Amino acid sequence: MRPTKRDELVEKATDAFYRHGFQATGMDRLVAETGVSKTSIYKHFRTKEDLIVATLQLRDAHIRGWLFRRIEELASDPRDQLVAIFDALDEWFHEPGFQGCMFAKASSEYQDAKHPINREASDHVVRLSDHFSAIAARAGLRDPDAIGRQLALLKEGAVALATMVHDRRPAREAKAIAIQLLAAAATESSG
Amino acid sequence: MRPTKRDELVEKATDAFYRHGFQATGMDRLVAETGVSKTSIYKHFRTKEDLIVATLQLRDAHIRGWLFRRIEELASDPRDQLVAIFDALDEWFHEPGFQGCMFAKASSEYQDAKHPINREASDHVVRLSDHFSAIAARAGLRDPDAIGRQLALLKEGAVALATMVHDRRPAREAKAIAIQLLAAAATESSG
DNA sequence: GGTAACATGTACCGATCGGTAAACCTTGTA
DNA sequence: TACAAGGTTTACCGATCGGTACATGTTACC
Repeated sequence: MRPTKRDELVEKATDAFYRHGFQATGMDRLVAETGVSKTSIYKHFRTKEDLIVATLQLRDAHIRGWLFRRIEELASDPRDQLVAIFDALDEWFHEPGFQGCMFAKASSEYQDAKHPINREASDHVVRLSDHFSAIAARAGLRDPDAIGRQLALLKEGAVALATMVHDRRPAREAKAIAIQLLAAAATESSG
Repeated sequence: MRPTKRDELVEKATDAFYRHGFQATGMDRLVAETGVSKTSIYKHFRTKEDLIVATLQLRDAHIRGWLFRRIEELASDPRDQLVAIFDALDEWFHEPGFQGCMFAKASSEYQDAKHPINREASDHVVRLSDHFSAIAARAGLRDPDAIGRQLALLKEGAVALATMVHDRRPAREAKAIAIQLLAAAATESSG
């Protein structure tokens, strides 16, 4: 009934993969870092790739849960919540272990569009984008679908730049762009 | 005097790394795809990582050369050239072998900021951003440094999204955002 | 106390990893 | 014709890769 070992494994594996990368983390290292024996790991997951998929699903739930909760804490008005995405992003960038977007890395390491790991990354971005679109619709903005995708683009760009250049500024710069974007979308909808 | 084997090796290796990834491309595969014997490869490069750095330097020169030439072909006015970045991006996305930004992938696979491969990725983005800033300054826009970084953010976001979701739309969406951004920067500078 | 479920450590598998040794072949040039 | 430069093939190195076999605890429940 209670989760224990398997969930503990996936949690710690998520950490290890995020810190060191997927291919760079061998099964022996995974055993060392999770404290779970290789035999047990392969009792829960048929292959390393299956385990990676599980870690991405966990990460997806965690990140989306955190982000969506956080922007609701930071603002009550839907339009302000869309701006708050980038305040939350800034907070994330300043967390000690920040190393970029795990899904972008997963997509980089497993490039084949048909690969389950690549799909997981794709799904994550779509879910983010859709959620932004839903908030944009609630805010009464024009073309909320496009707004959602553009905000996802800004988010992904900020993360990519911050990761590559090892600099936190992109969060604030993306926020500035987002404010202009939302202002324009509001003008069009009311004009 | 003439380039021959070594340059041919780096060119073909760039292709192989771009298509399959860095860690996923072993030296044996590299021998098969470049047609250069392993002995020769190691006569030119001490390690695989040295070879990767060389491929990134070649790719950096190629991509920047192509992009900067293309936006000058597409527009003469500096401000229009900044918009044309995203038309060029759209063209790139539609090329048959498009697989995303090689530097983002490199940064993903070699996360350590001190690693030469990671530095190469970082340098590439900075060079792009600086060039955009220079054009923005020529266009008489306010705070050209920030504009350059924001355009780089849009570019990186568009590429990341297009790669992850396997969809070319982000180029046009980034272009729409860029137009708004430049309009605002022009207004501020003339107002 | 028996037993089934689940965990463990150890030892191992063939394949592949990045990298090297050595002997041979093909050039251009003095 | 000699020779050095730069290329090649073949074979190999120890280490690590993802994954398995097997025998040994530990725990909960009837």
